[in-house]
Amino acid sequence: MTAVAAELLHPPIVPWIESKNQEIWDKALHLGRKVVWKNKSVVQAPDDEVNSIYLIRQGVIKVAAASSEGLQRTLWLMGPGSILGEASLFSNRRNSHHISAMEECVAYEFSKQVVVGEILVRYPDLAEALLTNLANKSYIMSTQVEESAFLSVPQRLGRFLYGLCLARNSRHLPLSHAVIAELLGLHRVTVSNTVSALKRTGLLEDHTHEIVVADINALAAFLISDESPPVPSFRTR
DNA sequence: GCATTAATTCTGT
DNA sequence: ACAGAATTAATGC
Repeated sequence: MTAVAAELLHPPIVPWIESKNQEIWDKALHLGRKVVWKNKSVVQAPDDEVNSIYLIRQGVIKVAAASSEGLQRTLWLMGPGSILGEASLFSNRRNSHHISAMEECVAYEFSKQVVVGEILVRYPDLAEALLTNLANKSYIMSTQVEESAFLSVPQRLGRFLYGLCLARNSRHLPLSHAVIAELLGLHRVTVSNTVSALKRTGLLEDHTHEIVVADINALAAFLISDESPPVPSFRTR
C-alpha cells in the first residue's frame, strides 16, 4: 500500500521554519519585550543593525533576499516558535535581508545581553532551540540549492507540499501560487500549471485559494516513484 | 453593525 | 498579458 511510501521518504526540508513546542520559551518571556508587527509591515530592512533576537509567537514573516533593483527571492518563511536575528547577532553582521510580516504578528524581543548573559547560561534547552533554528536555516538553504539543481518542478513542488503537510499536520495549505513561486524560485505561472497538473492526477484536490493534498501517502508515493512528471505537456524553459 | 461598492489580489490560459 | 473570480478594504446608512 501507499503507507509504505511514507516510510521510505524522509521528511523533506521545507523553507518554512516553525516549532511545535514554543512553550519552552514561556519561562524566559519576562526577559524579553513583546512586540507586534502589523500585516505587511517591514520588520527589518537590509543594513539594519541587529542587537537582539526575536521569538515569533504568532503570525508568519517572510525573509527575502532583495536586489537593488527591487527583485525579491524569498529565502524562507517563519512561523510561531521560530527565531529571527540570531544569525546576524552571533556573526556580528548587519542584517542583509528584507524581512516583512505576512500577517499580524506577535513576537518577543531579547537583547543580545539577555541572550548571552541569561538565556545561553541558564536555559540549556533554549540554547538548543537557538541552535536548532540556526541549523534549520542552514539546511533550508543547502536543500534549495540541491533541489533546484537536481529535481524537476513537479518533484520540487511535491516535496514542498508534502513536507509542509508533515510539518503542519494538515492537508490544507493556505498559500497562493505567487508565494510558493517566490519560495521555490519558480515563475508564478509555472506553479499554477504544475498545481493544475497535480490536480489532474488526483494528488491535489480541486480548490481555489488553498491547496489541499488529497492523500498524503499518495503524494509520498509519487515523490519516490522517480518517474517522469505526470504531465510533461509543459516545460520550464 | 450591516450591506454595497470600490480596490486589490489570485487563478488559469 | 489578460479576463474573470475571489478577497479585502472602504464607504454609506
